[in-house]
Amino acid sequence: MLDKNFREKVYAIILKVPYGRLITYGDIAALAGSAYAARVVGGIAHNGDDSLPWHRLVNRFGGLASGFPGGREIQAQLLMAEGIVCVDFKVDKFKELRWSPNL
DNA sequence: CGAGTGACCGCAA
DNA sequence: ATTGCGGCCACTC
Repeated sequence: MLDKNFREKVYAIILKVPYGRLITYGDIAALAGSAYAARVVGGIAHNGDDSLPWHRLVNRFGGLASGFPGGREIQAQLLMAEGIVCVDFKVDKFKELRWSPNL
């Protein structure tokens, strides 16, 4: 899991996110190698795969994504299904639920 | 093969 | 305090 492709790292990190935990696009991008490639994370997700837990991806505010397939309500529902409390399309205790691959 | 787009983030004025 | 812009990488047409 060295620097193969940016995409591979993004996938790996997302798959490493445990149940009931969240991560931000910026964190993934930074962990993948480029802190300014946050858009790439979203871009890959949109065109890349559809079987990954993208609902665990949130912006740096802890809020839900914008053009998520189905709508933000879907993502909020998925997050709550994992035990995450979502309020006003935002994650409560986001700083507590914020996960890092180094933990 | 070339150009454009994208579910974001950080800083400047 | 708020608004606007630039920037990175990969994927699609």
